[in-house]
Amino acid sequence: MAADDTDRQGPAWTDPSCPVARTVDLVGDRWSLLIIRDAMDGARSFTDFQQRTGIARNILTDRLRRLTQHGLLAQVDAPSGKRRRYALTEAGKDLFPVIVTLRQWGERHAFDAGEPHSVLVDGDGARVPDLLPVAANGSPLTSDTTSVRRHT
Amino acid sequence: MAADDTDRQGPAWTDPSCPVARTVDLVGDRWSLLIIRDAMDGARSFTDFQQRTGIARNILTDRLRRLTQHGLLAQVDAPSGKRRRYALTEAGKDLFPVIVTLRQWGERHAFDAGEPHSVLVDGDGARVPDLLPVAANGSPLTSDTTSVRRHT
DNA sequence: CCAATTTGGTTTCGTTTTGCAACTGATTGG
DNA sequence: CCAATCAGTTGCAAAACGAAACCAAATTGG
Repeated sequence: MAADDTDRQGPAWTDPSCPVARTVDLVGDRWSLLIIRDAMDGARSFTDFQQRTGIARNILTDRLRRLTQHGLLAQVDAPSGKRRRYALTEAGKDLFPVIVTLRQWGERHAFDAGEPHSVLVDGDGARVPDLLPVAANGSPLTSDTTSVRRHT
Repeated sequence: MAADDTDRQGPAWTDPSCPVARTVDLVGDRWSLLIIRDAMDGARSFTDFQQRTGIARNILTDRLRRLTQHGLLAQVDAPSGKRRRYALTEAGKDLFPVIVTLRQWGERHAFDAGEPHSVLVDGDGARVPDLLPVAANGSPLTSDTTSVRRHT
């Protein structure tokens, strides 16, 4: 589907100079981040992803291909003509802080008090502390105490 | 449009127990996070958002309404019958770490070396350091050294 | 105060994307 | 070798999206 005419690598960027926009261009849809989340949680095969997310199979095909093309996932080879498996690339793994902040926001704002949800824990089983932007000098930052500088 | 029949508050959650999925249900589309980004950068009026993002006007209407319904934005209205402005709620402002991690990933992986992009700086004009998940004891964490625990 | 302009949408309509279900051809397990 | 499973495709209908025209209330200029 539309993967025929030497696909001109997408419609360029939504906002070429903004890193947020570029990232959203790559993973800002209903499924990509959930696929990444599941890959981080051990999903490797087509059906792993399909069953965990519940995504339609043709859309999953498209997303896996897209994420692979953009270097977030890779097909890990099988010696002979075996079945393919997907694995996160370094760039894909590097989305970990994004997944963590999405998760932590959800825990704080998308659940009623007492409503059960899964939790991210470290190797010792302790809950991962909330991620908070800090200044060069270590003080906490918010959107009010930061600004975007153009062009650099 | 479709805002008529006492809108049954959406199709429930994609994956009810996963905080990542809930957050993605709310802001996981092409525009919502860019609207949030612009609000953090000072956008307040309909045309502010329209011009900064380039989003179609009808879609912008829908997204502003949706984000408002879900408590990420609020209309602060002026005393008399003045024009409405939008402002981030506390929950909306609390997406700051998400925007920051998206930005930092983009800076690391979505630009060629030497390609110019905007930068987030603190009050002193210093670049905000990369956000990294750490364990309770302070050691850095990756997706390989964490796990999701169900049900809590 | 009044006319012109701007703002904040809404409506219409054509295009794209998404989702479901059925189907196909390799792969595997027994 | 046979049946089940896996990794997709294909066809089609429904939903979401986008561009442009339209409109009423608010604002501005004179």
